Amino acid sequence: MDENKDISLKRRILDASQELIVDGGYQNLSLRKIARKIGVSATSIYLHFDNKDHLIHTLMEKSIDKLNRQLMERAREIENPVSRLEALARTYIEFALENPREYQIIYLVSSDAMTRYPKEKFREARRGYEVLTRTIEEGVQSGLMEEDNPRLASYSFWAQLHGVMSVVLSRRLDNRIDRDEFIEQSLEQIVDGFHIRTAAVR
Amino acid sequence: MDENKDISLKRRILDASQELIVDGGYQNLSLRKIARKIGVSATSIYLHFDNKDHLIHTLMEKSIDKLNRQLMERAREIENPVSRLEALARTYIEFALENPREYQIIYLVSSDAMTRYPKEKFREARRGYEVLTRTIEEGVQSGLMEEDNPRLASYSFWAQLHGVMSVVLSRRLDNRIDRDEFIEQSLEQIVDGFHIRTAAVR
DNA sequence: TATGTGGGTTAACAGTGTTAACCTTCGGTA
DNA sequence: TACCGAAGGTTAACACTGTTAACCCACATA
Repeated sequence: MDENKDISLKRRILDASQELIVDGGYQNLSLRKIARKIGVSATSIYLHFDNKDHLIHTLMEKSIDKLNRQLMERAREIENPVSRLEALARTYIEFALENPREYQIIYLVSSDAMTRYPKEKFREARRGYEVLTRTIEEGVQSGLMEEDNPRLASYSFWAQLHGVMSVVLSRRLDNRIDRDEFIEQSLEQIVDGFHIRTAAVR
Repeated sequence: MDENKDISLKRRILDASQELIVDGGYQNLSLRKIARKIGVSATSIYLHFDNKDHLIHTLMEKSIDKLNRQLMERAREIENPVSRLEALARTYIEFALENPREYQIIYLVSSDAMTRYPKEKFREARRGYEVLTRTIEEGVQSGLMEEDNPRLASYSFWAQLHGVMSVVLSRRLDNRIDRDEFIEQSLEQIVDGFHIRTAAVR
């Protein structure tokens, strides 16, 4: 009883928001639409979230968690740091392609909205970076890579990857260019930018 | 006479919008604010633009033009394709740092808004890419670079660069990382991803 | 003199985020 | 048993948004 109603409104709000975004995009999200979808008044959302920003941030967090989980899972499967690096990149790419709207939430939300994103929450978000950083560190230790600032390198790696996927998802690509080829070539280029010692790994 | 008034409302609308965006961001732009700023009714904007999207697109175009002009100018100054490639990247970076809000307009506008951006307008926007593509083509011809699809390579190059700058501008960077160092390292990495033959150019 | 047209206006509509005030149902204590 | 307070919700309202319809006025042309 308590259960059925306490699929706590909060959860229902989040689920409804997620759905609205998945098939309508960030633009299409309004408090009243969310409320209507779950049969409740718009103002009740304020019982669980300070404001719309707060709701969005929670949504971001959820999507980031999802991505991070996939990354961590994949990372665990692969021993060799070099191949793990590439596998992580591919996981990232797949996530973006399979959940474009969620990816958009994580990244393409306008930077003005981002400024308001509370700093402490970034810590959680960073766990994905840490998987990558650790991979690079291992790569350096085992003499397979050559980077003197793994953390910086991993941020740079993500950023480049993000640029590629953001161009793909926002359909800015020249139509004479094949999407998959573009992704593949970019990935190769990004990986090549890394200072990997043994050429014959893969 | 005709002149003074025909600092055509259209121009005045664009200028006002630009200003509002420069010191307030995309979020802060509303038709009524624009109208108020130039002492005219909100609806008169519709005499010169189909709708807000159209206005935004025109703004995008202007900023893209500005960036492209800077790129083309810089390109003309440098002979060696390899150093020209790097110079173009630096010009791009400088533009983003010096005009963050304009850069945002060009790139960070939500991809939903982008979908509505008319395809034909992309042609103009591509001129920047073409400068880069030509540079790479020359690099290949003169045997300094090794790329079998210069156009694809140039899109990839831009995308990676964009990722880096978008991370910087949206303040997603870990605060243990120095911004300039990040940019520098990323640039180096991106350039290294290119198949440049002579190591001792620079 | 009439006419229509370019450049502008006001009023209104439907939708937005957000706040204030109110209501209802329930558990715990006097 | 009576009362109180709080949790969880509601309705009404405010100020704002993009957009449309209807109107208005000055001017050039037939």
